[in-house]
Amino acid sequence: MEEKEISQAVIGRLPRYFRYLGELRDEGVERISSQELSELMKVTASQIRQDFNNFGGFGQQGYGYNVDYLYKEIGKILGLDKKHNFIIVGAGNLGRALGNYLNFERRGFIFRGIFDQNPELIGQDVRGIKVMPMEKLETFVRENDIDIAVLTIPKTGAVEIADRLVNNGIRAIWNFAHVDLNVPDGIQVENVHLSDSLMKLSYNITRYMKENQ
Amino acid sequence: MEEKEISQAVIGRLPRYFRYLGELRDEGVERISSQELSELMKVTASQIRQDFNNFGGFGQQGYGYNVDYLYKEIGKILGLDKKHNFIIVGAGNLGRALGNYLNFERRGFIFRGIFDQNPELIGQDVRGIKVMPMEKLETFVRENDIDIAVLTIPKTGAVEIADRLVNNGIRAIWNFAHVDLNVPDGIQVENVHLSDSLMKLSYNITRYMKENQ
DNA sequence: TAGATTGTTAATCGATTAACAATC
DNA sequence: TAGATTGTTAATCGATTAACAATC
Repeated sequence: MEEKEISQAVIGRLPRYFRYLGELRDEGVERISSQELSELMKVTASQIRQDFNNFGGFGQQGYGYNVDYLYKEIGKILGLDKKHNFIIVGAGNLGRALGNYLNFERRGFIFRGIFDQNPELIGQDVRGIKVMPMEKLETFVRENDIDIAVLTIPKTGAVEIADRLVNNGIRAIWNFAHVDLNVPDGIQVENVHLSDSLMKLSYNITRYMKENQ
Repeated sequence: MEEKEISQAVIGRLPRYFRYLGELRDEGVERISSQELSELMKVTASQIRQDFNNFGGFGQQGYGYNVDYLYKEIGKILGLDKKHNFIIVGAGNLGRALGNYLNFERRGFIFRGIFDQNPELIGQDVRGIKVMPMEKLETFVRENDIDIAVLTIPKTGAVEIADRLVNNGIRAIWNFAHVDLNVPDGIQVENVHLSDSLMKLSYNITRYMKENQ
């Protein structure tokens, strides 16, 4: 029952709309036009209307959009009205930092477990949850209705761990390992390649210096 | 002296090419054709050739591309042949995790300082560097030839800190704060909005479930 | 009703892919 | 020289922007 496919370009903009609308709502703003929102967000009003209309009409001619309603609708589209249990694989600095990050909870992402192979880390506490050994991974994923695995391990182990997770019913992988994962259709992967991001920054610094030397 | 502008779509792919070429090089592969690389990376050969030709011809008809040469050239394009001093503003979990991440050093990004306003964190050690108080920020940036500031503070303080950094000669901000910064032309900003990324994942899980219920 | 602003179609722009002549 | 594969032009595709009729 394929709905008309929404492009990832559009999806990628939804969280930003969601954030702006949330802030407007907190400020008590009731309604906003695509024109006003476009000035605030520095995108075209046309794009805003096109984006929203991918999901049906949220606005009203002559009025604009109701901020609170639109905020909630986008939240639903993003699936933020549902709870998602997640685990972290890799209890190094980054893994522990993500485990301690409380804002995910607010959006329905619930931290359920954290794993590492390093005996020194096992048993350590991350926000009330003890680091578990890798051997427990499969059982834990199956028995605790885990949707999302956050991979914060070195790239050498990542491909094998991803397979083990997929085989035990994970739905999605948030991949911080610096390697491309190859997963079956229907398993969602979102890559956060921090060093790639830093290299882009480096390119733009370099380019700017060249153009203005 | 404006060179013909390269689109950010192309720039965004360069780090991935760089990674694959580095791995090929480490495996001792000497030459590769756009066709072979396209199969490996799952992009079209046409795109690969177009991308590289934005920067001039790195290949040779009938031969392909020399892996080591291409790797180094892309490294240069990305500015990885130069050193960039960076500081971290915000010594929370994420800030400390990034400070401890050694791989940045390999690419020429040198960790020089870390700052926080929390008195309990000041003086703590992050990879040999003591957390400094915010008051020292301006002087430190000016006196230590700092190119890049990594912002790992809550969004409330981020805009003000960005201004202070810009006023003291920073070139680029790697922004992990969940807010859009408004900086003058010529200051590079690369956003890493982790919760946006997680929301995209959430959307894709939800969509897949709907399509296959 | 008149004014405002959406929803949506049409036009434009840019990015990707295909094709092939140039050349190693 | 013949074969391979690039560099580059042309064709296609998709995303963004503009325009305007529909409608609140």
